This record gives sequence, structure tokens and C-alpha cells, in this order.
Amino acid sequence: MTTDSDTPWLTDQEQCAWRTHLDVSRLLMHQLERDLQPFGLTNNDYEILVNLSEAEDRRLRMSDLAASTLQSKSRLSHQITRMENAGLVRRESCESDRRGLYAVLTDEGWDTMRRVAPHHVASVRKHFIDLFAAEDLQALRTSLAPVAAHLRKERGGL
Amino acid sequence: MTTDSDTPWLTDQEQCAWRTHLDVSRLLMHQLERDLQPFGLTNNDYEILVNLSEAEDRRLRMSDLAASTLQSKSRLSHQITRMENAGLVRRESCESDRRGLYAVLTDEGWDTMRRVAPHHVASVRKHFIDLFAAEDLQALRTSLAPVAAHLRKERGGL
DNA sequence: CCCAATTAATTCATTATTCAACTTTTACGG
DNA sequence: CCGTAAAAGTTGAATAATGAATTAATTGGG
Repeated sequence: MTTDSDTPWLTDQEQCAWRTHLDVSRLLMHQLERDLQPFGLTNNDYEILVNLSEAEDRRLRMSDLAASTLQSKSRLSHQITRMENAGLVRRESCESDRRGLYAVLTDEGWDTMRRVAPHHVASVRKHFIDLFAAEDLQALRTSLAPVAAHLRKERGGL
Repeated sequence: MTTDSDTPWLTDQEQCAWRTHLDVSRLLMHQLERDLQPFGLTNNDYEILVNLSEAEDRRLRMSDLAASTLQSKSRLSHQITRMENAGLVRRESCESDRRGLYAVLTDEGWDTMRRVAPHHVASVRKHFIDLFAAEDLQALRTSLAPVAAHLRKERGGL
């Protein structure tokens, strides 16, 4: 049988590491959201802008954008609709596959990105990056990378 | 004036660390959510259960519970309403301060907690804790703790 | 002792997320 | 080629989160 005493409970150290990670995740997202608010953007908006502005021709297929932002297609579809209404993005149909659509950054979206990015970077530095010693940040990266890889494999289709 | 070249953009290393942290946060929450689904609980439900089950008399004031779960009072209020409907929790009025309410774990909530906790711990181990070398987990904890502290100070009232 | 300010918590309206159902187009096995 | 399966994306209804406004009780200075 399976009893309580079989359960490999977390040690105090592990508990603490875990809780700290959780707290940082949540608090950090909240803080970044707040820092973006004056510009009328959410974290989600911003991430879409980043992905599109880095992409070839400032456009990406809906599916690819959903994959790279780790969202469901449905959620992305709603998200893009909102951003389209805000004038940041537009949909364009894809010639090679008539099922497909591109999300394309508008000029306004591009300008918004250029204007907001410096502030966002400052925010990320202030509340995260600059709080680590350089070697700690490296350690973080190298120890987190396998976790990310594991989790990516674990999730089949979002 | 402030130009683009004044902006202290993230280095490649920093970018990578940052993105990895973001991805891990999101993928991990998703995975844990999926692992809790068979038990009919969400991450939020579970966290409330943990907090209440560790508390004196298995009860906490709404405000304290909101603070320790880093949620707004409004959100917590809705959350507790849902959990009350699910029979996991009940509200009890507070004698010493008639404005106040306790969220109290029901017997069903307690049983649910005891039943689900081992599976949740296993999930946390599988997708996070056990993916680190012991010394890396320590490093994570010590480098993340100041970040958590910083963020807690930064946010005034949620 | 009283009134203004604060605190506890909820409510309501708006916005966002989820999940399943649906449409259209493409791919592919026989 | 034909028909069935898979893929791209959207839609709509249900559920959840947010934020401002509200109610009710407490505190504390004059």
C-alpha cells in the first residue's frame, strides 16, 4: 500500500527553494505588468510585440506565434483580436496555405515597441537581472535550462 | 536626451537567463495544473488548502490568506466562494473583529489535502526539484531570495 | 465621546482565459 | 483521385481575474 510515510516530502531546503521560486515568479510578473501599465500594454501584449518585431518581415504565422509564446491557439486568437482593435497588429492571409494567417506588426505596433522597450528592459534589470551577481545569473541559466527542456517535452499540445 | 543607445539592453547571456526563467515559470505552472486536474483542483485551490492546513485551527483571516498567497482581496474572495461551493472551505465570522471573516478548512477540505498532497509533491519533484543537483538548488535558493525580498518591498498593497 | 480616517471584506462591471465545437483547407493512403 | 484524417484558425459559452466602488466595523486624535 501507499502510506504517507512513503511520500518523499520536500526537505526544508527544498521547500524554501520551491516557495521562493514561486514567489519570485508571481511577484515579478505583477511588477512587470505594473511597469507596463503606463504605456497601455500588458505583459502578453509586450511579448507578442517582441516576437513579431524580431521576426522576418515583422510577421509570424498564428501557430508559430502561439508556440513561441506558449499559449493555446484560442488564447492567441483572442489576444491578437484585442491587439488588432488597439491598432498594434493586423491579420494577413497566407498565400501558400489558405488555412493560415499571419499576425503582422503595424507601424504603430513597431513604434510602440521602440518606445516601450527601453522602459521594459530597465524594469527587467531593476527587478531581476541586476539583482544577481554575474556568476549567479550564469548558474541560474545553466541550472534552469534543463528544467525548461524537460517541461517542453512534457507538454504535448498546449 | 534619451536615445536608444543609452538603453542598457540585455546581453545575450542575460537575455537567455531571463527567457529561460520566464519559460520555466509558465511551463511549470501549466504542468502542475495538469497534474492536479485529475483531483479536481487548480493550483490556486491547492495553495489555499496548503495555507489553511498549516494554520492554527486550520483557519486564517481573509486578509492574511490574501497576503500569504499574494492575491488581491477581491480575487481571494471569489476564490473562497468557489471553494466554499465545492465544500472544501467555509467562512466563519470573527468575534474579536466583526468586520473580519475566517476561511476555515472543512473536513472534506482536509481529507482532500491529505489525499492530494503526495501526488502534488511528486509532481513538484518530478518537474522541478529533482531536476537540479543539490548544490544547484541551494544556489538557486540563495540567489533568488534577495529577488523575492526586493519584489515584496516594491509592491505596496496588491 | 465623537467624527474622520482606516481596515476588512464583498460586489459589480469589465476584461481575459479556457475548453470544446466548428469551418476550411491540406495531406495522404489505398 | 477520392475520401478520410489531420492541421490552421476562429467562435462562443462558461469560468476566472481585475479594479473601482461599496458597506460595515474599528481606531485614534482632539
